[in-house]
Amino acid sequence: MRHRRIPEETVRRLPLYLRHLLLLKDEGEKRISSKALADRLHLNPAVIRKDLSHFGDFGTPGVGYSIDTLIGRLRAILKLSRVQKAALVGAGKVGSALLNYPGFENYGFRIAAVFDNSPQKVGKQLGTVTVEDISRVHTLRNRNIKLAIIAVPSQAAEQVGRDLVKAGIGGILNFAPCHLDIPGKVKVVNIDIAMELGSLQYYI
Amino acid sequence: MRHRRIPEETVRRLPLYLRHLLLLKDEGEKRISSKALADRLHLNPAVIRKDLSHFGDFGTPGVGYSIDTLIGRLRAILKLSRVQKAALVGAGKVGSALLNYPGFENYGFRIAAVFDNSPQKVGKQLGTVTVEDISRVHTLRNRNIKLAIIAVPSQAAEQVGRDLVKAGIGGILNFAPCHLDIPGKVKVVNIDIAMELGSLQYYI
DNA sequence: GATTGTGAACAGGTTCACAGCA
DNA sequence: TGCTGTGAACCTGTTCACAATC
Repeated sequence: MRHRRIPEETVRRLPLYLRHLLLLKDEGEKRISSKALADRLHLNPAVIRKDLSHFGDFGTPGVGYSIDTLIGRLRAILKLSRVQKAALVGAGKVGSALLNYPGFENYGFRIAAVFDNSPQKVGKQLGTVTVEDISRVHTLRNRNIKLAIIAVPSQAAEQVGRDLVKAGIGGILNFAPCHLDIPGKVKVVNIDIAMELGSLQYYI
Repeated sequence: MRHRRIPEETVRRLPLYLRHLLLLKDEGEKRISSKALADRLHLNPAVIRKDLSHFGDFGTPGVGYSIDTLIGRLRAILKLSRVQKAALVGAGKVGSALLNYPGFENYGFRIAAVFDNSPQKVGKQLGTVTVEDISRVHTLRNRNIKLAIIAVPSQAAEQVGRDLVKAGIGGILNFAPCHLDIPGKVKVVNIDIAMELGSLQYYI
């Protein structure tokens, strides 16, 4: 199964597995079967087995998976073995909230740079980082930052996206409610909260 | 096409269409074809035609769709014709950020109630609403609030979910990184930011 | 006996392609 | 002619079911 292209949905689930395995490890567990893990995550056991088998034969028939081994493998696959730096563009309401969001640390991320275009914000200290002018986005290339979070208004998002690509960014988490027409093979994940709430209404 | 079950993905796209049509209306446009709209949203035109045709024949062959008519229809379908009230559970970092998030207003939402379990927060004024103790979630039933946003830690989320269902909530937007085992036909949408960033790493 | 890894069947959503209408 | 609405073909990911393995 190793040689085939990995389905996107599989990759999306890997952090979910990792998070839960760390929980199990804390509880003192050593092994888990796909069935037991699936029950906890409310998934089909075959999904988990298939997902993992894309990256190698990690399990033991009749026994299950070693939690320690699996954590190590997933960390390696997701490149989370050590802290990764990320850049935040936009220090407004959404951006500030993200700066304080504890979820990033749990996944080994650290927001190591913040950019904004407002003179009132540039130079300000936000936690451990200083807000830089947005024109300095290009410096990311030499700072070994490959991941960016866009938290600017829609009108600005497209341009910011292009600047980030020019700066050699490899992945973008986009909170602006618009499509980014990104050239090349940069991975973009969109999170559009208002859109989700909008569709939620329909079901009520 | 009217009588069939509506695909989830179709419902998710409706707010996207609405947002863009409002933009077009602002620009003074009167009509748009599925092709033109698809180009702007980076979708396939057939997706748009099929999505809309689930709710009626809104278009005119050879001409396209009337923007005003379509906006009206989408607003009605998504029940956005007037401001809807939503409850926020959890007034921590994520919760406070959401309170300030402008996206909600644009979709006709207003956070009309905030709950927290911390005595330090209960009674505090946040914007226009006062934080209430989480034990008062059951009052939502009599306050005509059908939509809730969960922004509490994972350990608490499951219980909050159950309480919301008991209070007659119809839809939940869940920011806690865990599955909610919700009984009945309550619609749950999960947003797990850390998980998205985790998977993003993989592609870099 | 228990559980993995995986081909085969299935499900849901997307794209194609075109008949039919303005 | 231009564009909609929609069946048919296609694609992607899920579930089933079972041989292989511990």
